[in-house]
Parts: sequence; structure tokens; C-alpha cells
Amino acid sequence: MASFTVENYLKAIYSLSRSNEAGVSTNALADHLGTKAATITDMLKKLNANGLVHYKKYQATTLTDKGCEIALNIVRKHRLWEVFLVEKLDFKWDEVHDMAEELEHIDSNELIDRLEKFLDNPKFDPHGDPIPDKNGVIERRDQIQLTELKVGQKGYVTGVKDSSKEFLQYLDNQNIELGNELLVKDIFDYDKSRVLIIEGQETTFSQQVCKNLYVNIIE
Amino acid sequence: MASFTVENYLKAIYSLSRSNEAGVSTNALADHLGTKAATITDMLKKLNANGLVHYKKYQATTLTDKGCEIALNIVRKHRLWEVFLVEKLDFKWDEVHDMAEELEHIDSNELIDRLEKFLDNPKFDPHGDPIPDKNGVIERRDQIQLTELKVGQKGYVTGVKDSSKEFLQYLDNQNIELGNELLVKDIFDYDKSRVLIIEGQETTFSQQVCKNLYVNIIE
DNA sequence: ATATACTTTTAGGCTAATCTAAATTTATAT
DNA sequence: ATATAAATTTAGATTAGCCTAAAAGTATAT
Repeated sequence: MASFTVENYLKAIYSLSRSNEAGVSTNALADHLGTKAATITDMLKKLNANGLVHYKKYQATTLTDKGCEIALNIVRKHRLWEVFLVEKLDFKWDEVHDMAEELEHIDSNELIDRLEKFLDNPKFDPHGDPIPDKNGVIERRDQIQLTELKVGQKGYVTGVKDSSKEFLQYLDNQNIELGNELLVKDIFDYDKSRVLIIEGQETTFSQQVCKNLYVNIIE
Repeated sequence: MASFTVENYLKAIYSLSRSNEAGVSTNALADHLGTKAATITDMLKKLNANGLVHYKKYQATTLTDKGCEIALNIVRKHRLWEVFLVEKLDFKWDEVHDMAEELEHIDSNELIDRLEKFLDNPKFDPHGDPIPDKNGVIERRDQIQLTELKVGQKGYVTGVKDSSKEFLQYLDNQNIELGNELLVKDIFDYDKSRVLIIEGQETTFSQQVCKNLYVNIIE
């Protein structure tokens, strides 16, 4: 069994690889995990020796198939537990991350498969992120950032790019939730902020906020 | 926060103290935790320094109030998660121990309080053990071992003294579960085995089995 | 093309939790 | 009462995961 720590490294590499095809840098990992670069180097050597990553001195690191499988299983567990916390225990979407960070390491696939069934086989977590199935397959969604919508186009909110407490709470304050329908009424040239009609309500969002909201276009 | 390991030590001391008022010996702990006596001595010194146990060289160890509070919280979490696994995820009572051993260390009292409510404030776990409330108060029950019932007396099953997989599976095979009513029909002098009428069915149980079943007398 | 900045690795150490082997203390049996 | 056995502690090591400081490699700007 991969240790708690190893699981976290693999998850971090997986997660950082999403935005960087070529692989992950030592510093990026150190940043993400809150450790020092020297520590990362040590661990990458070990992970490499165990066949979990492809690591070569001074080069970007990628996951092996085996490493990726473990990472996806952790992601699966994390997201299913988040659904449990929100759907069954009535936590809000900004409260569940830390608990899920612990729960994701509980070591039982039987448990997680039963949890999945108990939750009615959800496909997405409370932030709109897709839940890998037991084989690690993720349902791809053709969502785009809200900034890609042009004036006059409609969409509905499918997820958030930034799942920080701060952003999620901001959205709560604005009464935005997954599924909300919106129309881009205007885009200001000056600061790229948008005037939107969301569920009938007119609101103005900064470009930063719009970048961090995923939507599906309604044709 | 107490580490995973420290929590396990406190829980072990708590659990062994149940059967030994005076305190717990180094060897008993080593046995229970699957470590060597030398390791226990080291840790007891640390726990003592942190005000979690009363430890003096060569003497039995007991929990301080603070240590006991932590231990009871772990027991509370363990038992509530067991209820969840059995009631919501349909695990059997002999399957839940290892998972609960991990889940009990998830660090959130808010989570456990909500879980308790979600489960409808259960007072006992699937093995009949009482669940401490959020203040560490345990509802005492006047259950006795089945061996204490005399011929002709009636009772109903309230719990098990031995929660090993083997014993629980034996009970499953015999269709015994918590709440079953029984009558002691006969006790053999030779080996102290009992003939019982359980839920209308006549069965013979060895003394060992009877010792490990808790019952309440029906007057 | 090369000096400077940045990134990564190496070397050497630390802590928590564990171990083995030896020493010490306590308990037990005659 | 004392030899022997059992329990406990001490001493010294190990491993995983982390650190700092210094060395080495890579990238960048003129």
C-alpha cells in the first residue's frame, strides 16, 4: 500500500499535470505540497524506484500508468466523500475540502464502491468536477470558461475552476450555484468585466470571476 | 492534535483499563498494539510528559482526564462510523472493524456530530457497545454474560464480549443477532454447555460462546 | 557568448515511531 | 531468603519524511 504521503504526492502530480502536459517541476510540487524542493527530489527518486513516476534529474516528472491509477483512485474517493458530506450531512461546498482530504485515504475499495451506490452513482462532485469510475475512467465534459461566451450567448454553470473557500463563499453571497442559467449582456472593454443576467437577476462580475466559472453553452 | 499513533495508544489504554481497574501493564499494551515493550515504554514517557497518562516506572499506567477525553472521542467516532457502515452501506457486523479503525481518526467533531444526527442518534453500535455522547458520557447498561442466567431464566441478546470476525461469523451461522430472545433450558454439569431456546429454536452453545454473549434478563 | 538568475540536486541533520539486545527491577517458587 | 523467571527499562540503531545550506545544472538577457 502507498503511504498517506505517497498518495498525496501522486495526487499532486496528477493534479498539476492537468495544466501542464509535459510534466511537473520540482518547484511546482514543492509549492503545491507546502514542502521544500529538496524534499521533493528525495521523494521523486523513491517514487521512481517504485515505478510510480517517470523521473529524470532536472526534468519534468510524469506519472506512470501505475502511479496514475493510484492518483485517480484518490481523486475518486475525494470527490465521492465530498458528495456524501454535502448531500447527506448538509455541509456547504466551501466546507468539505479538508475533511475529504482525510477521507480520501481510507483504504477500502469495497467501501468506496458501496458509498458510490449509496449516493446514487453521482457523476460530478459538489464543485462540478467529474468523479472517476472504479476503473479510473473520467466522463469528459465540454465545458468552457465563462470568459469565452460572447455578448448575447447563453449558458449554464457547470463548475468552478477555483475551489478555494474564498471564491466559493463569494459565489454563495451572489447566490450562484451549479446549474444556474445565465446570459452575457455586456462586456466592458476597459476591464473585461461582464454584465450577466443570472436566473433573471442582473449582476456584474469581474474578469477574474468569469475565468473561474465553467459553463456549457446553450445554443 | 494527537497523532494517529498517540490516539491509538490512548484508545488501547482505555480499552484495556475496562478489564483492569488498577491500570495497564507495558506488556499488555505491547500485545494489544502489536509492538515491542521497549516501544511502549518510550511512548508512555512521551504521553506522560504531555499530560495524557499517569506513568511511573515499573507501575501500571492509567489515563489522565485529558487522555481519557481523547480516548472516548475516538471510541465515539469508531462506533458511529460502524453504525454508518452497517446501517447505510449494508456491511455486516463482522466486516466493519478495520474500516472503522481508520475512519475513527478523521479529525472533525463537526463531521461526527452531523453523522450522529444523520444516523438518528444511535445509542449502541452494531455489536451492542454503547456510543459515548459528544461530552464523553456513556449510557450504562446492566447487561450480564449469558453464563449468569440460571436454568429457566429468560433474556434477550444485547451485545457481544468478543467482537472478533470469527465469533461474529459463528453467530451469523447460528442466526443469532442482537435483540433475540432466549431461554436457558438446561446447563450440562460436565462442560457447562447450555441448551437454549432462541427465537423458538433449540440450540446448544458451549460455555465459551455463552461467556461472550451479553444479555438482559427478562423478569 | 557569457554573466546572472533561477531551479534542482546533494550532503548532512532532525524527529517520530519503531526495533534488538542488554541491563535492571519486580515477582515467584521453593 | 534467595535463586530464578518474568516484566520493564535503557541504549543504540533504523526508516520515512522532512529541513537547511551549499553545490551543480539550466535558462535568460543583453
